[in-house]
Amino acid sequence: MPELPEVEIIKLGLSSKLGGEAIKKVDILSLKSFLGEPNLLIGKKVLKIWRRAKILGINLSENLTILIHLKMSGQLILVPRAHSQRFVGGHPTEDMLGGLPNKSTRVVFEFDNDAKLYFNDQRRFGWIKLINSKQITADEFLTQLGPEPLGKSFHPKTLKENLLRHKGLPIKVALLDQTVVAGLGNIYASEACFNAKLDPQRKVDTLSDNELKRLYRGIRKALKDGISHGGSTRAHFVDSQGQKGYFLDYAFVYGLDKKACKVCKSIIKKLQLRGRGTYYCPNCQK
DNA sequence: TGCCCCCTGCAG
DNA sequence: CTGCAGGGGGCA
Repeated sequence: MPELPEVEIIKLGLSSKLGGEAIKKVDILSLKSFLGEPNLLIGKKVLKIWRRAKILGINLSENLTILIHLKMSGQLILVPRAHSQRFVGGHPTEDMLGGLPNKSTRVVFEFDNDAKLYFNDQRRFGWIKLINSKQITADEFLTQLGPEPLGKSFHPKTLKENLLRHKGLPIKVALLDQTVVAGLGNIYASEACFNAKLDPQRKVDTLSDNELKRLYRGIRKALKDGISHGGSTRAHFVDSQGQKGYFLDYAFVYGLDKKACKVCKSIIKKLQLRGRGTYYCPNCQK
């Protein structure tokens, strides 16, 4: 599911509600979804919630950190106590927040204020990992990540250097390598190429400096637009309150094959690049 | 670097 | 039934 914008949306939603709360209980409904000793979490307070690429981090008291990767179908939904109370005795068929927990619920965190955080993950690709906060710098995946595209260490020059480690690869494929840029996924990689007016099949080493600058701007625009529309909901994504995101209503190419390009009216094409669906406008993107 | 795999469900 | 889905790890 989630790429950078979706995880950012979740981070913002959880940050405003979980700060200072202590964990009272952890229920693990799917063993492979939780790595670590859950009992260590009891009584620990939420200090800070952060995001790096598509990873969500929750810093707790006593040097504990929870790392969460939602992969393709993960959700993190926070249900405040007041909410569940309001519907006590209400209609049991009511689908408020999907009737949690549901068939996809893998882990449930309960807090001192009786709020519950549900980790749902239909495909079970996602995971929650408990580590010592000091070991974050030793986490292989985190340390190898490329620059945050919305951060200040990301420049056309760094994009160029990182892309050129993949000579001969199509740009859209290279953009999915998290060591090149951190946080792009299949939706925003296609959208970034459209924004840059670049054919996703173009080899990274054929880009001029001007085209690289367009790609740099195109990446940032796609991600910012994603965040401002609450993320992309294809099938699974919901924010921390269970609400969908509407970026795909504003997308230029993703999921729009055989439709008319919003800019030039040409027909959007779909092809497979490294087995991933890739959408582009053959007229706008060269 | 490319392919298969993890898993579940839905659309065609 | 087959193919496909916001990701990425392991293997040759």
